Amino acid sequence: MTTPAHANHDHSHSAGHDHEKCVSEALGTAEQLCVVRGVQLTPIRHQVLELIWDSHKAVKAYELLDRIKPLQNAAKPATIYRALDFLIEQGLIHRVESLNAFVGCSCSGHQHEQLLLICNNCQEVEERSAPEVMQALSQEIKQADFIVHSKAIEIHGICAKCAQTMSGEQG
Amino acid sequence: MTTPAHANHDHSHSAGHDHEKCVSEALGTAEQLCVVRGVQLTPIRHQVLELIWDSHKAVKAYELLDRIKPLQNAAKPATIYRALDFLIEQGLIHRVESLNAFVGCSCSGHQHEQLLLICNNCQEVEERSAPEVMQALSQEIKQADFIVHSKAIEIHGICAKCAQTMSGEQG
DNA sequence: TACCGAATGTTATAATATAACATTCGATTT
DNA sequence: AAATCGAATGTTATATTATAACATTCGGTA
Repeated sequence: MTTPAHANHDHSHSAGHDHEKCVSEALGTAEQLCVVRGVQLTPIRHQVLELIWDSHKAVKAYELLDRIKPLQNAAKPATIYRALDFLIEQGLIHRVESLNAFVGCSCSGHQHEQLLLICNNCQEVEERSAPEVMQALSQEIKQADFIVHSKAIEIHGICAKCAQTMSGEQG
Repeated sequence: MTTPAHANHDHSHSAGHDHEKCVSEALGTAEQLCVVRGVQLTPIRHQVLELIWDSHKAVKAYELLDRIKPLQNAAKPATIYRALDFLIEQGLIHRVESLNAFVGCSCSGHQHEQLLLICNNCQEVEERSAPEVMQALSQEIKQADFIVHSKAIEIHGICAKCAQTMSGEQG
């Protein structure tokens, strides 16, 4: 086994949350799905996915590029964007449109369209399936006689954890 | 009165829709709101708003730059981005996150956060207030204990008009 | 007149993303 | 084995989107 890609990651998420498990589940699911679908989760694609899963924060493409260079010396923008395209096509990551950034998807294989709660303080992104919202949305779209290709539902603000930390620290 | 900024615009929207009225209402509302709020809808800002309202399509910043140059010879990227920043702050336009583009807001002054239906065929953007969706969304966000700063709800697909046109033409 | 703040002018560059063509490599065919 | 093919990657160049930083203008007012 090689040095894991997350060897020197940011551990801010470690409290109250087994991130090793998040990562191993996400990677395991990704590997299985790719086999089932007959598509290749190549080393580069796997490394990019692993780097994205280093945290629950949205990550920028060029940040991934910097971080993959020690592993893939030849890496160029196209290296990253191609891997990202693949991972998005396979529903393994979300593109966060409002940040031009990317985050792992924990619902791969199930329905992929989720509500994203994006913390402006810690940059972590929480996925929620939000069935009531999706139901109301389907109704609305049907009323508009609109044929859906894709949905992006992105809420920016302050997550519960940060709200607590901030109020605890400053007031 | 000077030559209107939309003098040579794309008339594809003209069928069944009085666009002159859209524009005059939007600009009138913008002017009033800016007076009430004590902010300046300067000539540049007004021109950018007018250019955006040239159609219901999402427009790119550099496209606006090209289109404003005949009117503002000195225009540079900052000219446009500053005007866009102002118009967004004032709720007079929407930034379409998933396109890095901008579209006029017809709900200025009322609640500004709307569902955007973005046609991948004609690029027109329809705003819908979608109260049931917003209600469900508020519930969901409350359950997540998340403090909202802003929302982006963007649906891509094919609008009713295009769906009809396409089926009529090819099938 | 001197000063201030808001808006704009101006130059430069950062950050994000794609196009286009070359190469590699494993699988399949010949 | 040689020829071929397609998927993935390498490589170079460039397009697109956005901001930083400092200068200037200009109306209001101390």
